[in-house]
Amino acid sequence: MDTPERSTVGAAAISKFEDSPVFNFINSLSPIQMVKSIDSVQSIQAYQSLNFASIPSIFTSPHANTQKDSKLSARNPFKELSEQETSSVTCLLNEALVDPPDDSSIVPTNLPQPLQFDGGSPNHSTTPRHGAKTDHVQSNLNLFQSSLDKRKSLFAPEREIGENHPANQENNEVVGLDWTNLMSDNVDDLLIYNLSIEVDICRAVDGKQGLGDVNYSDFFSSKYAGEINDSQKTQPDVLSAPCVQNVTENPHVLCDEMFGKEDDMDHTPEILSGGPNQVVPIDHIQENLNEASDCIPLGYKVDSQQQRGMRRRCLVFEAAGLSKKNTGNVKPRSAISITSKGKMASYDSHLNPLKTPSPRVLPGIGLHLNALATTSKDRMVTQDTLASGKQLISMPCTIGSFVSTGQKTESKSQPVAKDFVHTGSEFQEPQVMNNETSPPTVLENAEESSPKKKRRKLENGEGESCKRCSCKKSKCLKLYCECFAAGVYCSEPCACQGCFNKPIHEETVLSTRKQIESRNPLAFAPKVIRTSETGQELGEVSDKTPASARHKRGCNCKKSSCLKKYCECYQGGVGCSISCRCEACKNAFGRKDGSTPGGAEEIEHGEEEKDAHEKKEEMPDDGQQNASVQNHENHSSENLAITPFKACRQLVKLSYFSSSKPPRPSAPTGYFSRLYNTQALLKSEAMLLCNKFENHVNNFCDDDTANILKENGSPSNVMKTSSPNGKRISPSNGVGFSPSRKGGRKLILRSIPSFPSLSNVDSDDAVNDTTNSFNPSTLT
DNA sequence: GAGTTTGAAACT
DNA sequence: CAGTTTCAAACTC
Repeated sequence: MDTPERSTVGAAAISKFEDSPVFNFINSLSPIQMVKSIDSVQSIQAYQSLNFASIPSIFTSPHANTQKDSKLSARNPFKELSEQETSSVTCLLNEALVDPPDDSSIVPTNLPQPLQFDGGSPNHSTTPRHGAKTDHVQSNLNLFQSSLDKRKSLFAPEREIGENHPANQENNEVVGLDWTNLMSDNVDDLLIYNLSIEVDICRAVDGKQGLGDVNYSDFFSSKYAGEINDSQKTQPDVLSAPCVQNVTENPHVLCDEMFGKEDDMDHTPEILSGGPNQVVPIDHIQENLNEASDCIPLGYKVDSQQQRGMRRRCLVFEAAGLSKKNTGNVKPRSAISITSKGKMASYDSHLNPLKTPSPRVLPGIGLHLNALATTSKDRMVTQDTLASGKQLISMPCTIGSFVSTGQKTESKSQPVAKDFVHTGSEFQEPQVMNNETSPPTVLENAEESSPKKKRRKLENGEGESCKRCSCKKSKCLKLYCECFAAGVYCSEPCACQGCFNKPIHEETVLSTRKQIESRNPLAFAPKVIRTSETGQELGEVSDKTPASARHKRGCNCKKSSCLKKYCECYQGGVGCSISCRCEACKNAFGRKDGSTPGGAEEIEHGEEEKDAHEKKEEMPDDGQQNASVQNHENHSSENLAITPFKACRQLVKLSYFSSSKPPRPSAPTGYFSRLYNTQALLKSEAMLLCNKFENHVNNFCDDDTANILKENGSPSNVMKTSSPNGKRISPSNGVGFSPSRKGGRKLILRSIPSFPSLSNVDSDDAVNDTTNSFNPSTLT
């Protein structure tokens, strides 16, 4: 369509172009006569190409270009994209490029399209939701669609406005438009996934750290306005501005989607319409931001700006919020996260857990991830080798978490985000499931970073929760390192020295893992796997797997008599088996000679008796064994020989899982904890900035969460797992699934393809998915 | 908290 | 595969 606008836009470019010798040359070569009124598209592209090197990526989708026209004006005032900015955005752009619809028509068609995307790319947003399978999600989708329709109608005029001022578009602006368009689309996706959130967070964090221009202000709407103003003045902040816009817009969209509000329509269009005139933008933006608050559904009273920040933050903090679990504050956050994300059905699920009266309620996105990660190396390896979406997800998640924690490179985050996007809803659900299950540990972990959280942990007696490594010579690149063995990056809590198990050294870590794996395919596999069948686990299944059966390789204890943690079998809550080369085996869970009770139950009883009479060490076992007696365990936490991670154990116990404390490498716990820790770190920082908003958020979140939870149904919907605790499903391997302690600690060697059994029920779906995906790698 | 013990992991 | 060394967790004091 040749619109006047385009003609104008193209006019400048064309004029330049025509004057250029190149044009003359081309013209001479081409049999086709050039028409001055080149299609807006072509002209624009040509113009951009001349001016901007970055354009190419932008142009990948015509769609982006069109958007530029409409949105340029709005963004121009804010910023000019610097290279850094661009780079930071890269991920989004990439995603956008990938996602963008195939709009061939540039101008007219494009305009509507962007709107659609803003609405939340149906592809991304919807899928996850479906994955969630919650009524809530469906309702949201409906609302979203309605909102989209409205938006479209609104946008049409705006577009026109933007078109009217095409000439004003500057190269940078153009880029910005692309950005926004892409971003908006991408943002939805990002919002959908936790990873995406993390990425954003990371950006913010990085900015804080001085790495980037991004300011936390992005996250915090309150500061946001001020920053925008500044940004106008100073370009350095430009990035923040764009990011903010993107964020804000997206949140809006998401909110709208979620709540079906129409308000965003107004603000969004405004932003887009921003028009060539730079003047409008700031005020409009602020207004828009304020309007964004409108996005908050349910009439929650939250400052629009704050809300925006909150939304973002919520995403970021979800883990933390979850970690807080019981604390009311947490819920709101989670809710926010949900609102911000159209796709974050998983979060909804998370919220559900929050609702759950169970103490653990904390949903942790991380759980799922953790679960995946738990298989650690397998996961790591699988990621590389396996293309299964789930696997990819797991990796991305881990990466993202790590990234967020630290230096993560954007590049990493990008791939991850993409992966997630691709994986779509499938993963989300699983994540949710996992989260629900694992929440407790996750929370603890997440909290670790923040003093508050620590306090809670301490209060809960979970302080120790997940341990960190303290490697000195291994560089955390050997199985000696629990973190590494668990497939988790080392984080602050770690006391390691010369650690290479960090996102920065991702390549090294991966390569090392591969090496180790090549040497021993099961090196990263859980040492002990519980018989799956989580639901049943409780006593029923116990009989199935003799205690001795589960240990992968068998211990080689000589002096510990398999009565101490030194013994992997004992630590894993599994009886020694024939494969064990232990001497004087006295494994309470089952002796090598089989003298001990084959059934876990028996073992438990026997252990209990022993415990009464025997060493402290055994005591812990008893505690573990007696699922019912959680308290006992807590008291005897010191004794807990099996799981290094008290918190994990507690959770497990609560959940049903028996003790099977994760073997040292217990990937699940460690992994989760770390993820959360990283998130927690981010959260903690953000928290400081965001405290003022918390109240608002809380209000909002509480209601939202409550509503959402109601809608979604109890966490059970997601987790289904009978256990309120939601067993953190451990990783794909199903290690985490261990049958409840009650069930006996049936532990299965990780090496064994336990997964099949995992078909646990409730959590099953999610879990199964994850497990299935991983199986190949892990089983190998 | 420092030192010892222990057994897995790594190495040869 | 076996033996030795290295390592970090577990444990003790």
